[in-house]
Amino acid sequence: MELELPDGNILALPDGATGADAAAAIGPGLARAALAVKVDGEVQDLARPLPSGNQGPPKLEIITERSGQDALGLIRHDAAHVLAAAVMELYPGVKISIGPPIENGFYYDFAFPEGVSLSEADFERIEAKMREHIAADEPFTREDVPAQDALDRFRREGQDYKVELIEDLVRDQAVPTVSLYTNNGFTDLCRGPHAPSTKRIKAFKLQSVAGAYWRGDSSKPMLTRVYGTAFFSEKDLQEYLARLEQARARDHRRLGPQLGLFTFSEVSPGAAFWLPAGTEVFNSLVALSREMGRERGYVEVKTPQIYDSSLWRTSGHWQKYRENMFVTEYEGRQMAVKPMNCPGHCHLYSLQRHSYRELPVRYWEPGLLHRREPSGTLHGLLRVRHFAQDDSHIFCTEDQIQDEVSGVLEFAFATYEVFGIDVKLELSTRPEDRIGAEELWDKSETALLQALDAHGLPYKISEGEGAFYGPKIDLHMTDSLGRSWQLGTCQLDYNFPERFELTYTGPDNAEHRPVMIHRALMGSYERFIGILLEHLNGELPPWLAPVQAIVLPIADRHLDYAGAVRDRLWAEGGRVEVDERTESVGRKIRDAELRKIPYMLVVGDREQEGGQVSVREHRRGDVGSVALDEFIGRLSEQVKTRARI
RNA sequence: GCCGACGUAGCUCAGCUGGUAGAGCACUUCACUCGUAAUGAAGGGGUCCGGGGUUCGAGUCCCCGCGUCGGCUCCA
Repeated sequence: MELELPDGNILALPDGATGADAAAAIGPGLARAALAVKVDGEVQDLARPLPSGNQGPPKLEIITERSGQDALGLIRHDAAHVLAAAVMELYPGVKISIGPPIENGFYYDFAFPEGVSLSEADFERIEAKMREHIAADEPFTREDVPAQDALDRFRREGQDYKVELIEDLVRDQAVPTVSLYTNNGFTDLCRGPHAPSTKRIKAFKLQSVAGAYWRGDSSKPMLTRVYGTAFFSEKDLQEYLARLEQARARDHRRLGPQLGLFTFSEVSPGAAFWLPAGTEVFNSLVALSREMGRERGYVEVKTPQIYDSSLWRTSGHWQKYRENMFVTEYEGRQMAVKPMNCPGHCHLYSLQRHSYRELPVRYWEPGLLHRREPSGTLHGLLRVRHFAQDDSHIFCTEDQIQDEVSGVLEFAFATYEVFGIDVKLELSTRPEDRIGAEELWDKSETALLQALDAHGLPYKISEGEGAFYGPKIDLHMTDSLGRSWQLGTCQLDYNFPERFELTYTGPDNAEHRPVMIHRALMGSYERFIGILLEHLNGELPPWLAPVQAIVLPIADRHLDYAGAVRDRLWAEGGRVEVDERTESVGRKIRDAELRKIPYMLVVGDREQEGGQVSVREHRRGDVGSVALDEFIGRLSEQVKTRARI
């Protein structure tokens, strides 16, 4: 048999040769370093025979420690097995389920016997047991057995979850055999592949325990998930842990209170208290939406917070979204606080007659919303119960859909461009629980697809993840710890116009049904600010910074001049403070740096005489003295252009 | 909502196996009047998340709530 190596050379081997044979044929060093092989893009065990290609020689790559994610995935998967082996020894009666490698490590889900629970305090003991397995250098051996044999085996052992997995494999994919991997006494149903033996795991650490529903289904039992990670060296592991630690330092939940932007209180879980500085940032973002919307034909509206249940029945929220709404009752009427602006905007549209000449109508409202989010899902500013969206609803004709969706995408990218934020696009299609006729969904999904393709942007499709009234294009971005959050959304909706019986008068003088587009770009200002803080490490550019410049007088005799500088800047629209404390300049600078204020203006005798300020930029240090007027010009230019710096 | 952990001064945290609270920073006052990341000294400040219980005695042990954190489900 022949195989093609990455350098293009052809490797000839006897038929039936294994991956290990291939590595050995290339060189003894590689044979020792080999962890697995990749054949035509598929990673497989060293011990397995190599396939002979149907058309031409298969492409072969030897996976070693240096193969990046492929290699790490192998030992992390190995580590998951070692973890399961250790837990089974330490906790008799435990049931194992699944344990895959993931982005930065691995996990394994266990069902502990009644009354037994696991906490991070138990990690030391489990890690010690894992180290024994690794030191023993246990080989991973693969066995392909008839599904029935595996079923019998796991039934006998009381491993119900494994039984269920095999039963499903047999039922859904009619597999004749399943593969089992064994290291020492531990055997697991596993697709593989694995490294040759446990010793390849050079450094590992268990990180956390968490509950996780069996098969990700909240109606199924909750298992205990243990997360961990593994690397090829202790150094890599330590570096990874240090990176995590650094990421935590830019967590918006830490930065927000530190910078005096917002804080939380038990009296209103899931709702931020915005301090003056944070309110300033918030308002700057709202102003940005307003300004950019104005340029694109959006009109601002204001709609009520609380509506009679009849409105929610019309929209379908009463049926599909009620458990997420704050409902109240007075004078015998059931009312609910709005969790979304769309019903209010539809109603507003319906209160007036519209001609096709006015369309598209683009309502915009930075509306305050309340959603009854389950307590366990709250997360700083990124998941709250009370928030404001930069929300718009566009009412247009079918002919205008394409242009409008394109316009929304353009608006979205223009918005993110201001901050230098990259987003990922995702198209979410009709969910199981939905309202509206199938052909409306067909039309909506097709329209969104066309808009995406017209832009030529890469996107991912999430089947069944759409809103209950329509499909959507979502814009995602990740936080400091790599968790993905949705920011913007663009949702096409034929249903609400139907339910609210919205119409416009066409050129034919007949009534027609408009189409509606729901869109938010920053998403919620709360979430956006959270993500932004993490993205910028709290270093807000001048146009956003709550304090753009702080004047630092050298000595008390410079207070008057410092005050004059502040007043001058203030009069020009700047947000500026004077540090009036009788502290050393070093101290004032340090405090201003910690507050991440973009500009520090040091003023002493020299500046006072020449009408100057000595400019120090955050993190860059002293950039020299300039005339106050020149500094003002520079700052206002940066504010006007919303420079990122 | 579910699983696990945690909850001590404004913030970050210490407080061993139960014996009636402590540090640093911040704050206030005084002295110093200072040239690019911490001047010094003194002082004020705590229902130890809330409610029950065990005990002669609970920040510490147990139970129940609430909140936060890490996940799961769900979501902007």
